[in-house]
Amino acid sequence: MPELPDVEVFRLLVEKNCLKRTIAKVQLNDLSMLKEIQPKELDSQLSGSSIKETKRHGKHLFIGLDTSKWLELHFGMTGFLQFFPDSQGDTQHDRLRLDFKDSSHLVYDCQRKLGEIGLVQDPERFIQDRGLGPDPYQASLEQDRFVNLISGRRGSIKSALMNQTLLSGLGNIYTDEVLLVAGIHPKTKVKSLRRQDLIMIYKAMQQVLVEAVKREADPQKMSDFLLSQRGKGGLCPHCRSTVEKVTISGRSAYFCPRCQR
DNA sequence: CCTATAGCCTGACGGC
DNA sequence: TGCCGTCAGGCTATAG
Repeated sequence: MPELPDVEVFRLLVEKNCLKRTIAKVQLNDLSMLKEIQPKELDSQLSGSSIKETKRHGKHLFIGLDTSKWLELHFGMTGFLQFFPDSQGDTQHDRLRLDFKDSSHLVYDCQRKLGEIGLVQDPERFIQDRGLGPDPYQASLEQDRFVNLISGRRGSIKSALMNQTLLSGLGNIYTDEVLLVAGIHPKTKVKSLRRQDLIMIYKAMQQVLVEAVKREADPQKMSDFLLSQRGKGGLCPHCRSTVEKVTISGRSAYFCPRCQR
């Protein structure tokens, strides 16, 4: 689930339900997901503080506390957040649970444990240290900068778009989505693309990301997206051709052989 | 410099 | 029914 649109939806969930709530209890159920912090310290930093604001960069979510520290969450392949309005409610692989004073609670679930839980002083600094590229959501990344970042790469357009140090937030699903809208085959070498093509991709990316967030990144509301057609003889949402699959840098790329050359 | 690959972790699914 | 291989919307370290 967790690419840029999904994480943006998680951010909005926290924004809507958790602001000004005070954390009464911290329950950490899996130590292996902690990044550069000890369980005890996470507990002491979170307990008693309240949630003040949120930020997101690419696939990373930052939850700001009134102590000026930030809880940093990454979701790996299987992570998600869920909010429960009272003390009832659980998920199957809850790795972190924050109980608020009024006994509502927020659960971070991550089946495969490929995500991470951290605590950071400053999100901007974190982004720099990790070498993350700019976040492409809405107008936060200009067209020219995008073209400059991508052009000159030796590999395929799909791997360039998925490279988090170039661009932060697109993953396997949404690169496929963007390339379908742009009408570009995922294996196309970046070198063979003209400036016009990159601009097409840029525009497709803007459109896809905004639309996906609008639909809350909910597959049920995205029947006209390629993501609902992955696997077993799916059909292109645009022309109804049978979707095909290729492997690119170890990941499955789905595309429409008719719409994408 | 850059790209492509195996490995991390767990669970669901299909074939035998 | 049970076992086994494969695959899954991420990222890192390592080999080429």
